[in-house]
Amino acid sequence: MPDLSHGTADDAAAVNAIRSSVMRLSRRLKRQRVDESLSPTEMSVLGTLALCGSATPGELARKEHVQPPSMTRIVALLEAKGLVRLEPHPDDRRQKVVSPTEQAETMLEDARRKRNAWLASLAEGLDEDEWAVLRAAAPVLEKLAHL
Amino acid sequence: MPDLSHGTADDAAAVNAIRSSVMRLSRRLKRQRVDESLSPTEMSVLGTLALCGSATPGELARKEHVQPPSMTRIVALLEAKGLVRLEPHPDDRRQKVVSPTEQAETMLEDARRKRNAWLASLAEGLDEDEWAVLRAAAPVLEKLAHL
DNA sequence: TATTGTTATACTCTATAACTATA
DNA sequence: TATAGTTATAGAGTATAACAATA
Repeated sequence: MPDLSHGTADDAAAVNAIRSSVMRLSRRLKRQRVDESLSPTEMSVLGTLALCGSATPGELARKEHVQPPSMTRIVALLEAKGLVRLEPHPDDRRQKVVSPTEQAETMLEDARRKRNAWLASLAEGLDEDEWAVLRAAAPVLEKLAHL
Repeated sequence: MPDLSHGTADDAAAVNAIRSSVMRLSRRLKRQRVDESLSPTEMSVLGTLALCGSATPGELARKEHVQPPSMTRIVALLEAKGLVRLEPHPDDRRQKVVSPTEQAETMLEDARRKRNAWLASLAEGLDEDEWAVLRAAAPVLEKLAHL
């Protein structure tokens, strides 16, 4: 009886809800910045670099689903803030290598604390079961965003 | 042993993943428009109107987490596209009532079909269990976006 | 000739501040 | 005096197109 294939009415409703929720949340996230001087994409790039260690601008652009010129600007802003270091690529002189600075580590740690505060304020509106669902969905959303 | 209160390391990691996924997905959603001439917020407003039947610009602004002047512009664009009708408020001559047209209904139906196609293409990268998690999370995300 | 990254430019979306009309 | 909506303006973030350097 339960139709588990994709493309059911349930799936369509879920996609609809996810799309509109993502847009609304993204608008609020843009304003509720953990660091007033850092845009969400800049934060996301730092998060990516914290995981990868380092990457080229082109790799970052692909990972963040942003066009190369946009990443050029983002990397330049991060460098100006002392959060990122640019070095020449060892094998290819066209490319560059972007790495996070220690200041970025510190900042990310601080950002995590502030996010927890934001989380706590939102948590008042969700019960335990709902949070359990969200915790389980977080990695899937992450995978979806990377597909 | 399991700490079920908010503010645990698990919660922080989940919030982190949700935040960055939401931002990445929102960027992609902005481009992968179901209707080329409609922004994500315009789509969201039409979805809201389809549920509520009608609303004032102020109500819509609050629901979409957008400032009143932004909603003025959005409503004007939707009206220009014939997707929304504006009428005077019966009790208060300062307010207006925004309602969706039949054309909006048709458009939303068409949009749903296109979203299903996008869903199907993404579905190839997720397994059944992951989709089940997302389906369960969709209403919670929706609630979160409205808090 | 193809690819990486940059520069120059324009566009979309949203916000803030100031204003009008009504309550 | 307070509220709903609008107008005018500015800003943030991203894209596209054209270009430079290197492969």
